[in-house]
Amino acid sequence: MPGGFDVLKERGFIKQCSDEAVVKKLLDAGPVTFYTGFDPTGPSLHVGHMVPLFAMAHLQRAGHRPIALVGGGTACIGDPSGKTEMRKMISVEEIMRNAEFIKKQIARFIDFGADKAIMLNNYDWLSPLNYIEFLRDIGKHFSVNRMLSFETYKMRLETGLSFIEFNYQLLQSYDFLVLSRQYGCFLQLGGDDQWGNIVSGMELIRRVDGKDAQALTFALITRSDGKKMGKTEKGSIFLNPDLTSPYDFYQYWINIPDADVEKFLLIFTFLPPAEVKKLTAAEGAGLNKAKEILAFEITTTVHGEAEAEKARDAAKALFGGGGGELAGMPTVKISQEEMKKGSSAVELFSRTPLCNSKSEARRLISGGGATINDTSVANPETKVIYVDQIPTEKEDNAIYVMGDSVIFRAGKKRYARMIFISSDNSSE
RNA sequence: GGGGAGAUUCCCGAGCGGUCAAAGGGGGCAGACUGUAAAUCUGUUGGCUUACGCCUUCGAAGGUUCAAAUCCUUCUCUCCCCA
Repeated sequence: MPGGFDVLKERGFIKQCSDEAVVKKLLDAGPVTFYTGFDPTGPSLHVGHMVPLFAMAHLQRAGHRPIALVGGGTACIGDPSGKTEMRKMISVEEIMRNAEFIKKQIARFIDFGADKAIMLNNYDWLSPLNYIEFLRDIGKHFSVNRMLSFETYKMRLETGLSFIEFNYQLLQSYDFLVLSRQYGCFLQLGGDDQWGNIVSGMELIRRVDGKDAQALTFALITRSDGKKMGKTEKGSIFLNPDLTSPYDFYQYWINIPDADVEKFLLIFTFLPPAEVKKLTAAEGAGLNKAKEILAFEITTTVHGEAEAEKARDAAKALFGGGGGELAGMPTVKISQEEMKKGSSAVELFSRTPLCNSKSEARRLISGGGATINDTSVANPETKVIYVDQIPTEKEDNAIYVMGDSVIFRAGKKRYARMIFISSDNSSE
């Protein structure tokens, strides 16, 4: 017996629904084909995209069939919903390349085996469209008056909305129509900013085919501290490990505000709600355990268990007082020869990913935030010298290092490892 | 097509021809406090340099001037009002 509506509701996914009773009944009655769209406007999905992905996974587990629609066609237009400015146009080639990356990421959440799910690209049916025909068949069903009344356009009416973006809603509605006809898909899921677009699709289906379709949107996930979800100083947290390392990904979740742990466990993991309750019963520092589970679970889903373990071990090694592996930390290589001569701490820090320039390195050191192997470096004049053994007479302002590698630290949380390569096998 | 406003550093936003690497806010980074939390307070926030200092940056290109983010010309783009 399928279902799934209650799961989504209980876990806090649902924001708006065209008709809760109808959708629940639909999902309870039997396998339902539903769809969610993803815009390939970037080379990777980010944290925000995981909300619909988890929702789709829950529904799939409940026995339904998800369609993951990659918007290769619509991405050429640009969705104005909820945005204040027009996004810059990107080339079709880039969109197609992005689409391929995104497909792989979606596949980590949804099982595409044996007709259990479908992956489509709307470029396939949007690109051959004939303008005149499209206007006659589809465009005539849209009222500009009504479209302008949509909340999604309000913001843009203030700052300007180009005609091309204004058309986005028509294309997305058309997608829904196509999917309803070809795949019997009458339920569309999406972020709450998609509400207007989804509802328009429902209406189009009703007008053209006289059939009922349903809409379900997810609450926009926010952080209690007001920071943008999935954003850090470095930019978005991506699912692509080349853009956001599994270690940084893991750390993002570890550092989440206390108040969000329960919410995130419900949305971004598959742990049963009862267990989530148990985990988050603790207060204060006790919540760190729950955060660790949250981070580990999500990292496992996105990057696989092996990567998650590496990230966790690295974190434990750094913050938990030893016992873990150092893998997963950014690494810089440098020859022992060079190090034996002695190098300035400023120079070395600027070579790691921790600092972008020497000025920045100098600031960091002067500010007291720099550490080499747990030795604080507060003087920008400090030299670092590689030795085979610690000399008895030490130079002033010098730090001696030995062995294979050394850990550089900026502040409390940012680490980099410098590996010393001996000159005779420095072939790399 | 006519008229008006504007383009400044990561973002917003100030900026009498020199004292402007450019106010203020946001954000970021770092320090203190902590639990790898939040809040708060403090410092810092173009690059190179030990430093005097040098270099690049105020939409683009020219010009005036000893001196331009500031003045002039042309260009590009954006927004607003009217048709």
